[in-house]
Amino acid sequence: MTTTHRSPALAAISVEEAVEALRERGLRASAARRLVLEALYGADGPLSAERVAEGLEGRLPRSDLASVYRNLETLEEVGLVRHVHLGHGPGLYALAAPEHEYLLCESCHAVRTVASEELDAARAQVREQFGYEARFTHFPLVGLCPDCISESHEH
Amino acid sequence: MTTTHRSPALAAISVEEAVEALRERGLRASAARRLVLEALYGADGPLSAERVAEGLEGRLPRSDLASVYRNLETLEEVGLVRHVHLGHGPGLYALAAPEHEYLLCESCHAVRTVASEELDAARAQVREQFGYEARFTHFPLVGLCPDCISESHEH
DNA sequence: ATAGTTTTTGCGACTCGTTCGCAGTTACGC
DNA sequence: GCGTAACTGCGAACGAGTCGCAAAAACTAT
Repeated sequence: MTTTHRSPALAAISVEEAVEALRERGLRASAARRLVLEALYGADGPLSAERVAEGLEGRLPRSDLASVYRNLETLEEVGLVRHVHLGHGPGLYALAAPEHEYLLCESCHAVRTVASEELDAARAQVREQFGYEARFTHFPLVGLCPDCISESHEH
Repeated sequence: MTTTHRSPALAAISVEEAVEALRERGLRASAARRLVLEALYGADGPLSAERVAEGLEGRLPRSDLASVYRNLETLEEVGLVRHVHLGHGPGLYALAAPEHEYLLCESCHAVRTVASEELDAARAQVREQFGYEARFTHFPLVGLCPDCISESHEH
């Protein structure tokens, strides 16, 4: 088991650390709960509740969809999980750490995942102008990606 | 009938101009369609399909919800209407002209409506850094509004 | 190990926002 | 006015998510 010494909010943590965080809150480490965690640990991007319930196409045992939703909610309350709404379609869930922000292309629906610092310049601009502290973790920054811009230019 | 010499995409147009645009496409100006247009013309902000169907709380005749959705879709295809997803909750519809962009507070759900130019500096920053052309018309720029920032600071 | 307590599960039924199918109606072109 | 699209209004269905509830599993104290 790999141990990180950075804060759970910033760095990836292990499944066992996650279970520990649950126990501290009086929550139980049920099989279904662990499955949700394992799915999120094993995924290389945000997952829908449905894909988790289906066990990532057979790579894990399947589980009940309503329970998956409940567990995702619980894990989110504990701060282990986050969800993002990438345009239409179901909400997508990922480990809260490390924290990512998202850019979504309105035209081709491509998603670019970036570290928070990369957006700090844009954030500063918005903050200065509007007083808003922009966050693209729960809803992405939406626009046209480079590919779709050039496509629309060549017409 | 008032004629504008600016593009419909930029300036507000009248109901009769809207009907004209429909006719040019072989579409009909049915009573239900006109009602949708009138609701949007009379509103001071984006409306849900449901409020349109209910005739803005009695100010207009009520109409069938499915038809309202179909008409909003048609009007959007013609370019007269736009919809925006302000966080959770139903989609909200407004006249496409004049074009607005939106800032949404993730905490108190307040919505700030701004003219596109106001966002050009932020857009330029994002464009330079990521090549994305950010647009906050269909999905808002999400973050914490000034009020919620100070509230979270005083703790 | 075991009983007791409390959380969690799995199921189905339900909500909300939205779309679809389809028979009947209405708008426009002649 | 008459024919032929387009459009309406209805109800049923949809996808995403939530809720109620009895049965099962996880931790606790013994």
